[in-house]
Amino acid sequence: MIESRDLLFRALADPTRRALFERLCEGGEQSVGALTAPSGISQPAVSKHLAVLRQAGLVAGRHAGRQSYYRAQPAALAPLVDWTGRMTRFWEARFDDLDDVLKRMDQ
Amino acid sequence: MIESRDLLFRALADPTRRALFERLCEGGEQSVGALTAPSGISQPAVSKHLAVLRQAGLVAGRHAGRQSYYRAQPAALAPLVDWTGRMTRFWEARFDDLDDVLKRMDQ
DNA sequence: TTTACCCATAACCAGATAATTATGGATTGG
DNA sequence: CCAATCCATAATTATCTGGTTATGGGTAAA
Repeated sequence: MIESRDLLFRALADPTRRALFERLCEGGEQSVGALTAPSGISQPAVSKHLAVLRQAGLVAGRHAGRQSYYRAQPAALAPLVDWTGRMTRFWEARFDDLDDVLKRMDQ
Repeated sequence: MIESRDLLFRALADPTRRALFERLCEGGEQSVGALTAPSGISQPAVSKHLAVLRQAGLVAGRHAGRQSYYRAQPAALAPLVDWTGRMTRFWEARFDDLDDVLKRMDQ
């Protein structure tokens, strides 16, 4: 549970992995070869990054003959959105508290 | 520019740093000592994490006598929210494209 | 002033990480 | 069947990272 959120944050920490995820979000399903070509790194490196993204739930893979196709799963971003929302809400709640204090001081 | 987003993602990749940020969001401004006590790690480690968070813009520091107080700056999360939104929008756009294709096939 | 305290930085170390090359399994094409 | 292609995994390596202890500067307290 807390573990999966950690996987998510960690997976997105690497710029190369984010670039792969962005490509898949923007360009749809693509083969490992298609992802490797413009990446500037070796094919094994791409495969490893995809494995990390898959473990975090951010991508899903599919085999077709001798190629593997990967597609983005942006729904996996939900925990991240939740977390940022919660942090912001804490923040706003503190402002509300401050408002309360100020209002009480007015009286 | 693109650098700052990387700082942000990387800063949030570590669970200890996220915990510090959460504490500051939830509990408001706190001294290094107050943050160290329940953290389970040494004071220098906390100081270094706070430096990373500060470089990412996620916290701000203030000196008062011999103590340093830090507070959260959740507004720094904005680029992250933007990014997740963009990724999700790409995704939805692709669904729209698929809808178009299906509608054309119906005709 | 002298002592104690708070914090940041330095120096160092162990484990994680991201890259490479080498290899092999599975599949397609000739 | 044979050769070529695609991809994942293994092995290796250099670098990054997160932790520690040691230290010192600055402030408060005695």
